[in-house]
Amino acid sequence: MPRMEPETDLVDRWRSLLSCYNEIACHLERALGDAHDLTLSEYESLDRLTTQECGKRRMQDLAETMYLSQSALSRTVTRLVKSGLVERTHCEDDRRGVFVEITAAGRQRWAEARKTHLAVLAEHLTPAA
Amino acid sequence: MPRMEPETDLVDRWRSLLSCYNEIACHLERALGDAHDLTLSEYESLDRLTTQECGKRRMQDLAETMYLSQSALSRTVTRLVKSGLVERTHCEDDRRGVFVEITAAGRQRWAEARKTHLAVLAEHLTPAA
DNA sequence: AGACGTTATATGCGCACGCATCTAATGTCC
DNA sequence: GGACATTAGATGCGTGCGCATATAACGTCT
Repeated sequence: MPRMEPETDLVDRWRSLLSCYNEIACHLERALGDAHDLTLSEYESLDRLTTQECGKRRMQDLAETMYLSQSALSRTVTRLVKSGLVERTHCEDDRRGVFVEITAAGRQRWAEARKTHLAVLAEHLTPAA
Repeated sequence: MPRMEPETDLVDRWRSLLSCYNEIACHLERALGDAHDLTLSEYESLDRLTTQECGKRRMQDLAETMYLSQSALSRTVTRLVKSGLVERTHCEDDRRGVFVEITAAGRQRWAEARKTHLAVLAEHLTPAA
């Protein structure tokens, strides 16, 4: 019979995850918003786009590496487009598809925000947690 | 000079925390909602109230052990009151204060939901994460 | 080609959240 | 006791989210 983890351990680990996540997410959200006018989701989206060589991905691919629902991602991209940080371009092979491409302004905004992002993580993401 | 954690490690750990949290929270939210008509925050609130002997706490004390903002907690309690799972009673010593007390129905609902909660954790909160 | 299922993305809707502010009760200092 | 700061909690407001559904472009089968 497999070794079952005691229930309390499970719950304790969950609680720790819960509070740890919320504390950091909350700080990130505020810091990114105040200093760079970016949502956490927006920052994370930009981040995904910069780590690609081409800086261009289909919504679908983007969604796979993200934690957001499909609809939330779609709206996040819409916001980024409105801010001029990203562009939507149609996919020629499959005209249902949409490419998302980061703009020069997007790269710049991301580069600035990255500092804030790292600073918050360094302060609140303790090695122990 | 103190050993600095490389930036990429920090970010990697954050990403892992982010996706891990979101996956579990999402499943919990759905499972608790579908099976017991409870929000994750509502469940967590009930949970805090049952672990107390008296099952009765001031909003303030409750807030300290939770990840929610003060306003979100206030509204969560309002919802729980509407569902009859909790009661608000005035504090006599300090009439600004409010006690929150779990009802019998609240204890029962929590007991049922706890099974779902544990099941989801057992399935998605891997020991490794 | 036409009908029908499927896939990629967008959108309507309701909801929980955080921030700022309001209200009411306390405390403090004179 | 009266003026003023402080504290506990509730509420107005705007926002991002997930779910369900709509839309449009595929693919397939005949």
